[in-house]
Amino acid sequence: MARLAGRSTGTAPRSIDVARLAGVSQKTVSRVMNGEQYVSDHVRRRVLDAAAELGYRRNHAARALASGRARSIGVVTLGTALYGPASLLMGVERAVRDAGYALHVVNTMEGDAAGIAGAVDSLLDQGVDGIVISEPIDEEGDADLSRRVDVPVLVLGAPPQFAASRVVTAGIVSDQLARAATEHLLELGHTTVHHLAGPPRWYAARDRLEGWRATLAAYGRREPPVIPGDWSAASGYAAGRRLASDDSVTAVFAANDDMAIGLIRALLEAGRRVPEDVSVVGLDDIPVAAYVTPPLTTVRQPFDATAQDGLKHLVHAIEHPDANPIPVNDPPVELVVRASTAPPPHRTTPNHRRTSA
Amino acid sequence: MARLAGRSTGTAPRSIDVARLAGVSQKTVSRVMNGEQYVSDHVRRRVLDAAAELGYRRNHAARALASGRARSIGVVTLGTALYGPASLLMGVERAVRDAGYALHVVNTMEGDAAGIAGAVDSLLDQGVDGIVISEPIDEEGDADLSRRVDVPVLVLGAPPQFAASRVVTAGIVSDQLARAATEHLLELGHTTVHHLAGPPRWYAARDRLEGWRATLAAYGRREPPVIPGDWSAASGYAAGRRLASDDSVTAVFAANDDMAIGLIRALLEAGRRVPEDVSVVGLDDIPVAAYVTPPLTTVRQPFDATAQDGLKHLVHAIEHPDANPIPVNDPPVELVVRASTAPPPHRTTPNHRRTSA
DNA sequence: ATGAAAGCGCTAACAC
DNA sequence: GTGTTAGCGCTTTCAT
Repeated sequence: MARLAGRSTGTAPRSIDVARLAGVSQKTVSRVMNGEQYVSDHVRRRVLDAAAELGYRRNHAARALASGRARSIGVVTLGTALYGPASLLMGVERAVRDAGYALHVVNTMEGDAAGIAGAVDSLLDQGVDGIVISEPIDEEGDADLSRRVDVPVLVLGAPPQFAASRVVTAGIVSDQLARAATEHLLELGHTTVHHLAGPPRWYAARDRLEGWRATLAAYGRREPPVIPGDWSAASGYAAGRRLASDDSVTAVFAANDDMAIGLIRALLEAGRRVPEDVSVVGLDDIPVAAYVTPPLTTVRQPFDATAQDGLKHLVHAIEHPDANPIPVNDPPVELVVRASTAPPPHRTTPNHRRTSA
Repeated sequence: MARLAGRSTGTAPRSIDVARLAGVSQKTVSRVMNGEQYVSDHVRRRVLDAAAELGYRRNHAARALASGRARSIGVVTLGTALYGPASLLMGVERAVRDAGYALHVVNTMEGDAAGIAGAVDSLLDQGVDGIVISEPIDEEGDADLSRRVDVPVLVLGAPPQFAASRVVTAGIVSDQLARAATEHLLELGHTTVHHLAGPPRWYAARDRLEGWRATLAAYGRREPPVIPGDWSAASGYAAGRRLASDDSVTAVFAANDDMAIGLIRALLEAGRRVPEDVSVVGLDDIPVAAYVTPPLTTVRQPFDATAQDGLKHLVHAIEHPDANPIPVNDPPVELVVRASTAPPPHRTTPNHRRTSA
């Protein structure tokens, strides 16, 4: 409504005002503002000076309308401050800006009726040129996503089968993450590894579960029952209380650090030592992971690299609608070994520190 | 570029296409899409059906251009996944959407040359109707912010003196947060409270420092030297190592939970018990706070309420440019008492558990 | 309660 | 290199 005055009136300067002041045509101003060639340095300077003097700022809406491109990308995130999603969002923002686009953000709350489809819809209403879906969860309506979306979509954190028509890429490394964690525990000498999983509706949780399962299979180990969790430390704690009485549990891979911390707390309260009796590895490397007791062994995810790489592909798909998608390469995963993991207790005479459950 | 076909062509349906199909004028379609009155239910239905059949979706750019309002709000955040800023962002997103606006996000990295001013500028280029600055830090160029910004600005986390011309509100409660923490410790019987502060460039850090200082003064207690930190658990740990040898330290208020956890870790490693020897209170109530050892006493900030309330004011300022700002009321602060705080050790015979530093 | 005409401020062709 | 002419798809008046 109220805009900065070109001079003293209540209305914003337009390119034609700049043109008049610089003594050129409006189109020339447009050329200069867009950094096009075929403008003499001399004219360019005059235009820039005039623009600065007037406090000119080009009108985004008019640009978008005339060009048919909004130069913006929308991202759908979960409405949580969870470390993983939040970190990914920050990475996406940076990558989007580096690519010269603006970023629109829409949250989906878990249990939101509209869900991801609704979020995508509102982004489409805003006229974004591309969409990033970060850490998606299962929703009704996923299937018809591809039918309704006419812009490229980047899905971060979903397995390839989510991909549809213009859904171009999915750059995530969750199965590697789980493998790194599980292998670490196995190499330490544990006969098997329990898994404290995330909510099954999350692709990230399922990926981790599958990675754990595959690793166990590759080592020829028996697969213990999956322990359900919901990412929260509270769910890790609840799991820990149940597990504490089971002496056969010597190693647990928790699908994120919060659950790992809750788990450890319950174990400790029950008199089980970590890592002497039970080893625990988390996933994320949240800021406090190195400072809890005991410092947490965990797997770090390259959020920035994932976001950047994925966005490169999305922008490519936006700007070259007919080109084939370029392959995505998984960024490296990093195992951070700290003090919550160790070899299993008395390997030769298992199971008699206390009467087994 | 490529848009969903109205039918089978490569171009999106426009309101006039809907109008033709419904047998009404284009203006009537506009009325229906905007939920205006003075449209008979009968016509409304026909238009809605036609729009649905065509897959019509109104063009945001054209709307913004014609109306002069983009119906979007921009938010400037720090490029971190820190719990506080991330939570605030989520709250802002929800509030923005509830108000019927779209959300543009721009990060400022700490040490970013352009800084907040640059971020605000890019938001202005995008034509936002209002701006939210979340958890600002000191920057060069703050002063001229008001001179350059022609839309209302909501500053979350800054003291009133940041306010300038169209900077309408600042809804934050940091000094209350600090008071709640400090008072709790004092009421427990500690003669004074040390403060592990955040980086002084952050308004939030300074607010907490001032709140702590004021509370100490109100109780007539001596103010120990401020312990510098940078929000990170690592800085808390470093502080803890230095403090561990000083028996006069019996209570510490850390400006956030991460630092509190690092601090506790260092204290524990040095053989100081928490809370028996030293009480620690954090701030934020991060998800793992209840599950670290010992469970952390902390102060919870009402991010959602703060964001909602602030946004209400911002939207008001956007939609009623000439109205006076309505006063902001601070949302309630919540002290969460857990196991990291207790009365000081042997109150009657102070300072001889170990030789003082 | 509905319609016609006139832009919003820019980019896109195409001239010169 | 630079200018001219048309729109982009809506919202606004203002009629009716």
